[in-house]
Amino acid sequence: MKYWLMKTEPDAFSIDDLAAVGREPWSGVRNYQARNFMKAMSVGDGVLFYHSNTKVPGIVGLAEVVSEAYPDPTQFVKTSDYYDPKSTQEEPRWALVDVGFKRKFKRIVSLEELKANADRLDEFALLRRGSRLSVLPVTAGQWKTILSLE
DNA sequence: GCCAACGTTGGC
DNA sequence: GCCAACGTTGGC
Repeated sequence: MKYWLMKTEPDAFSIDDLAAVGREPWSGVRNYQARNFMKAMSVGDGVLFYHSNTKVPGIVGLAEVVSEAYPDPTQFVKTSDYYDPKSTQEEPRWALVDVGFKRKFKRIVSLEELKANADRLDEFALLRRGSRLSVLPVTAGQWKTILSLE
């Protein structure tokens, strides 16, 4: 079992939205590194659910990977914000996985708090300077440490 | 293949 | 709303 962190802007799609729908295709990722991480995911992998671009950014709950990677259908939709004219059905460029709700944290584990515990989270990709990746790997040790902060 | 221009991300 | 950091685009 592997672990990941996935970012979302709560104004667009929050942990409460995920709780409401139960499961969601993680469409719209248009970064090759993030896409490659999703392709490396397996059903059952753990996901730290992160709220970005909000008053208190941080990890707000747990989700899980509930599908293998498959082509992101929005890349073919001309009217979609995520349409990619260079992508074809035969050779899709973008992939996604379905993400399932696990649980919402009783309280947010804020970015500030994560930074304060950086020494226990060595080389955490989220804390790397200028990190903008929306999907990134988490080690078993980092996962454990973060759960202990909840 | 270089790199300037531009667009996006995301904390603050 | 600002802006640093970074990715992508496209002219050459």
